[in-house]
Amino acid sequence: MKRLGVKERIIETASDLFYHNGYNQTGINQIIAEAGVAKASMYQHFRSKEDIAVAYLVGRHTIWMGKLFDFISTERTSKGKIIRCFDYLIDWLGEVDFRGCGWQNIITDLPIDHDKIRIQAINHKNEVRNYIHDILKSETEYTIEQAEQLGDQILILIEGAIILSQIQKNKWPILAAKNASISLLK
Amino acid sequence: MKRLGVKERIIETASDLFYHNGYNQTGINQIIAEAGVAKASMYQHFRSKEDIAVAYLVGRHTIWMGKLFDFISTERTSKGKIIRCFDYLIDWLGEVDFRGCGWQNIITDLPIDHDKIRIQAINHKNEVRNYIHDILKSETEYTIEQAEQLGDQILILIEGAIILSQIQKNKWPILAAKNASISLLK
Amino acid sequence: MKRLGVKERIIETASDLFYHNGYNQTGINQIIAEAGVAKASMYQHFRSKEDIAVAYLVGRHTIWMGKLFDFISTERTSKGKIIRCFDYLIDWLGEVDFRGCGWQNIITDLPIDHDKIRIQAINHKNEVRNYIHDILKSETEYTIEQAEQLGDQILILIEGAIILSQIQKNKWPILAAKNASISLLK
Amino acid sequence: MKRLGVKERIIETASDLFYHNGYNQTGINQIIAEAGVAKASMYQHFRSKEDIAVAYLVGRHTIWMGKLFDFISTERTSKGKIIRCFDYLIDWLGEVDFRGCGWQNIITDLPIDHDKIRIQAINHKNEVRNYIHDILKSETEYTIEQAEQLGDQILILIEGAIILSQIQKNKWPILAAKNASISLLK
DNA sequence: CATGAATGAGGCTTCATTCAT
DNA sequence: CATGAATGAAGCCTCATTCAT
Repeated sequence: MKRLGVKERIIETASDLFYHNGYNQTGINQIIAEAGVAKASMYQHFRSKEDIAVAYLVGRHTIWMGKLFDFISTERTSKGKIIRCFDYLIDWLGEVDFRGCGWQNIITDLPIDHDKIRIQAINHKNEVRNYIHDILKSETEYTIEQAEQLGDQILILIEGAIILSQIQKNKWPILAAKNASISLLK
Repeated sequence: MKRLGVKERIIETASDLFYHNGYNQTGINQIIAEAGVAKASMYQHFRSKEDIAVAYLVGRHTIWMGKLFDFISTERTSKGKIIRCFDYLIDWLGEVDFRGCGWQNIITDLPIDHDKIRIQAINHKNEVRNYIHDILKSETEYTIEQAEQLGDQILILIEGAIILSQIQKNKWPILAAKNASISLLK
Repeated sequence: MKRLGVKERIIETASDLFYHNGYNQTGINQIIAEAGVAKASMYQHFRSKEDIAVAYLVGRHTIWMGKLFDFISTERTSKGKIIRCFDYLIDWLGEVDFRGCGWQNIITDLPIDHDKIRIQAINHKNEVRNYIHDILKSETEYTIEQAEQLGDQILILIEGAIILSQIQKNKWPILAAKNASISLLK
Repeated sequence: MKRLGVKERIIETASDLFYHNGYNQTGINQIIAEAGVAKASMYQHFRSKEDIAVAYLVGRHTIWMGKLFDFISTERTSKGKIIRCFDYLIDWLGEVDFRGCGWQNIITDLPIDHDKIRIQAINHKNEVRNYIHDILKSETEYTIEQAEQLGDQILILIEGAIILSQIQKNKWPILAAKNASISLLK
């Protein structure tokens, strides 16, 4: 890990800690200790802990979207892609012991003034939403309006499956959400 | 508020703060200050901050379930009751400025050893799940298995609607979830 | 020193350090170390470092005014009392190695928002001013207006003598001020 | 400002910040940021923050003395020049919102080992003292000794007027000092 | 001669909890 | 059953300075 630059080491370490232990449970001291960086070096690259979280979320967004894209690209049809999203959830969340969604997790118990983080969550969810809309819009069977309405419903199933599987530490919510999406797609 | 006993004052104050500001954002000092209680008096009634949170969640569960029950009791049919659940979400979440679910919010960024709180979340969601299952089981149209599968899907829509409306600070996810549930109920 | 209560120990220690080393040069850690107090104990009694400084200045005011009063009480006449003020300065400042005035010293290099401290300085100087005015007003030779004008001139000589003796680490400015006041009093 | 050399830009920026915000309140980072200079470039020209302060004080001395000389040169007589010094104070201190004397301000709350700065203050005050002495010595009415004694008294009135007007944020101390000097000059 | 990254030490403040009364 | 004082650990952040390039 020492091969990476300081900034990269901070982001990697913080990302790991923020996601798996939580934003409030992760202290600056722990980040710099595990990253092997001096405190002031860290503040050379990031103005505040919040800014590190923003970098974490930005990086996570790219990776997460990329993995989803790759995962569902095995399917040809729109409906197939949508349904495969839930297989992605099973795959991903199983690996992380159902730790849930990084954006959901960070915005639920946040200091009042941490708006930059909140904006990241809004943006991320909007991009996922648009991504799902786009998949369904390419299906000629649906009008644009139908595609958007259906897409919103799928998005909610995804969100619900993530949070409920996190609470229950079990994949059944994801399977139920998959079944629901199959029904909704007819 | 001075009419209430010490324990009740603590729970009321903490419940308000935990829900609206977050568990990590709420300090012991703030609770005792707003409750008008001495610190050691508080520790007489509660072994730890976590225990206060448990009392908060236990109380919230009773109130929340009661309100839901009252709200949907205007409907006669099972399907009507289920769909009216989403009207309840609109009503409730609109009032609290889309502050989300107390149990979702508290388990996402919690010290590793706070298992009593985690158990509360699991229990609450299980009771909501059973409640929905029971409503659908009373519908002769469905087999027990169908009722349970459908109920799980409804639960996930509820969870997804809550968390997404919290992120977006908007009721559209609840409306979308309502539409999805209408489709799923045929 | 252990016989004193925590709050008194903090004030005593901080007063010594603030006066002799300066407000900015004195850290919270040094105060609690020398006072033998835990950091959080200190913050039980004082909301902030600034508040400790306020307590320091309030206490210092009482002591300083008292010493001045005692010192000049050997004189009967108004003029005698005024002139003896400068003997007080020589006595006091000689003892503290010409460390200057606690209020002058603290307001010259203060964080922008430390207004409580600034107010202490203003109040202290006003009380000294009124004290000198009162002494001269009891002199029948002067009208009230004359007493006030003359008092202001004396006050300025005091202030100038303090700061200049601090810079020069020498008592000559105090002696010069004393001579000036003799001339002004006719 | 980009026309100036690096060293000049640093001194100009630091001078402004040191005087108006205070030495301790001004950080190295703020100086280089506002001067548009790299950190190590700054340390190329100045060994330490203290050295920058020395350069600031040296430059300020020349400017300050020059302005005073110009201001009082409208007067022909020694006494007239001395009294006009206080008009200078009113003019200057009114413009800087009664921010006081750069040398007084910097020596009151200084790290123990910052002797180079202390020496600057001593030197500056000595030069002002000599300047005033010289003005009064050119007055044939006084013996050399009288001129020096009177000059010291004037200097103290100046110092007291500066610091007291800084605390009170008002020009009345300067006016009182002017009146005192008029009396002392007979 | 100029640069941005890196640093150790320390800044002030708050945490949940326990203790003596 | 109630209280305020006391605590160790940790919180996030900034300081003036040095180093490798």
